[in-house]
Amino acid sequence: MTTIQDVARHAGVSRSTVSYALSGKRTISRETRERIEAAIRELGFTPNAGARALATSQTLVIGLFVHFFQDEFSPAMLQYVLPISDAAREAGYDILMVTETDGPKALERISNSNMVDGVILLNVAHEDPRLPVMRKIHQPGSMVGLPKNTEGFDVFDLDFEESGRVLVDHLAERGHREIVLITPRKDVYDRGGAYAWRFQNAALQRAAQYGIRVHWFHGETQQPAVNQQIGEILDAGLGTAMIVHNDAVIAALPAVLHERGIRVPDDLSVVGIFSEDFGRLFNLPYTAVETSPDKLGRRAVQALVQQMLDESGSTPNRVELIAPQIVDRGSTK
Amino acid sequence: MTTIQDVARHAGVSRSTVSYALSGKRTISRETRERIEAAIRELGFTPNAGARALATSQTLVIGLFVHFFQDEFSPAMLQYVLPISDAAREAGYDILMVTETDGPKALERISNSNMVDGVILLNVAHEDPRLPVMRKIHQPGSMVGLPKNTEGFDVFDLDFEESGRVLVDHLAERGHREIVLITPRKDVYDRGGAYAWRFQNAALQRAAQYGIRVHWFHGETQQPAVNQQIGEILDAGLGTAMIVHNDAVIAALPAVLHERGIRVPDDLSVVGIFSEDFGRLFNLPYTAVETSPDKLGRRAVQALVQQMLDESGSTPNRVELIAPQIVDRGSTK
DNA sequence: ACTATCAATCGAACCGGTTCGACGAGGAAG
DNA sequence: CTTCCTCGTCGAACCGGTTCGATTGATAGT
Repeated sequence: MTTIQDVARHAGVSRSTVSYALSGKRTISRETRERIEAAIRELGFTPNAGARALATSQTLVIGLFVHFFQDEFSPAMLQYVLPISDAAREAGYDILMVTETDGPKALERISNSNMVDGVILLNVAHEDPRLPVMRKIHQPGSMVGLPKNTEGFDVFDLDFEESGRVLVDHLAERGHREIVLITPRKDVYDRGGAYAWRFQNAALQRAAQYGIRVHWFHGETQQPAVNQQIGEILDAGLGTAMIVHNDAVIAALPAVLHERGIRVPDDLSVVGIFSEDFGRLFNLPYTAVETSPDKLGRRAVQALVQQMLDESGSTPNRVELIAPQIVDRGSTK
Repeated sequence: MTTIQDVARHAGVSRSTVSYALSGKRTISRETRERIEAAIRELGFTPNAGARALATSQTLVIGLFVHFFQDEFSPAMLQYVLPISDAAREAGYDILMVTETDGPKALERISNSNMVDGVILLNVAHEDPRLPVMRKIHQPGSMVGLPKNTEGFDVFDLDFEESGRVLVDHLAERGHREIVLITPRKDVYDRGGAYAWRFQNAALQRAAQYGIRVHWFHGETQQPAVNQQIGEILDAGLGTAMIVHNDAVIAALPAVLHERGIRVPDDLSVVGIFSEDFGRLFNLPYTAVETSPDKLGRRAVQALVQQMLDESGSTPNRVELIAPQIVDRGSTK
């Protein structure tokens, strides 16, 4: 490994001069700078990250804490991770991805050992056990998913309440008076996935305002239970439209509908809530609220970077609930 | 931040004593050790990763280099990443996940700055541009995906040639004499995804031995092209069985078959090659070769860890092609 | 009683960067 | 011709760990 010392010797200057030439924090004569640059090129020097981190207390690494639940539909997660990774790199940061089951412990370990400059939490629950730890550590953080207490963090999420209302509005406008609502599994609620009941409550409330009758089910997440459940619900013939807030259910829906010869939107109107990528992956022909995981991920990174650069030490508290946008794929009438 | 110095002061010993108490590399009296442990607990000390890395030239971080191609079916990738992350943690390592488009440059940057102790490459192509860099850097590496020249690396992959043969055998045994073969897109071949033509060549050759007639197509990867292509192929009525080596096609297959009223296996036998998770995700009822991404990922980590612990400096060259296993889901007759 | 051995600890050097203060040379101002 | 800056550079200290002698006191061996 070539060190800054090697470069210095080769260019006939001191270590500090090389350092200043690199950082530009002091003026260096054109002549020496060129000599140093030549030496660097010739020797192939790259600063040692550990040494630099030690000296500057900066690692240029962001910790990304992801928690995969077995009862959750996994492919969705990657839609957040990739844009985050890309955005981070654009800002000059690398990503340390942590998937440990014991999130709080992992967070504490990584933070205390100073491996990262900042932290992004994905899939944050209403009372997320990682949040108390977040409050103790000294690195800034931002998150995707709206917790109960957002104090001190930058939080990004889809506005699930508005999403619920928008979808109900969409159906109400088209004259539907009796509908089916399929939400995430009970486990998600118990675990505190707030997006589940935020969406659901808002939808139910708005439906009540319209006087729309709602048949509400917790959707399954594993086959073959999913198909069976959908089949039963369809056979019961409850209402003229369906709102699906459940990845596994919506992904399985086309097959079940087809099997039963139910045409969309002629026999049944269907709306959902999923990302464009997700829709493309499963070839879903349903009008839906776009969940914009890429946008959320990127904004989380932006906010974090801003915090990391900010020296004022002011605790941030930006809560950004992005407005739902309906993508009309013609599955309602 | 509490440093080792703070701990030492608090326990009334020198820094080195604390260090030895922690590492156990020298004998420390029970009494002082307990005093030190108490101090650590009280002050909440965690060693600074940068400082430790500087002193020991060890980061306890593994670089995971993933390349996402837009023409590849993305959810598959996560199946590798998660097991790798888990296995790494079990061995005491964290994961720096790098998704940069310019893989070689990123690899060089991360390696030269000494941010990682070792490197895992995913989705390695036949002539992968990252390999020349891998040969220059001083960290050990292992990979998933079989390149042309494996010298100096530990390589893990499914035995795609045997997989191709096994599937053809499976159909031949059942008396099929004319079959359809759907492989990855042309781009995958051009890019050097060797698994594509390794599978295909072996399958074609084996089929020729049996005197089986094969109609071979490059499958599409984006909707709606996928469905249309499948439809056309089915309408042409070529053969009594189908071998699908294409994630997008196999995922879309149930819907298209159903639409056309083609029953499996009564009207058509279908076999594929995908992981159990993938099959569950898309609810695929097809007999298939299991691709075992979790096993491959874990073995890559194991091999890498072994290399990192090995001080002998011997260049490894383990090439492990895991034997394909057919999971019979009853889609052939 | 005298030396060899060993357990327990300390001080100093080192890893590879960054940064602060100092210093000499040259130019401008008085 | 001083005096004072500014520019360009250097040396030393520092970041927070690890590790290599060296030292001390106690124990064992003869």
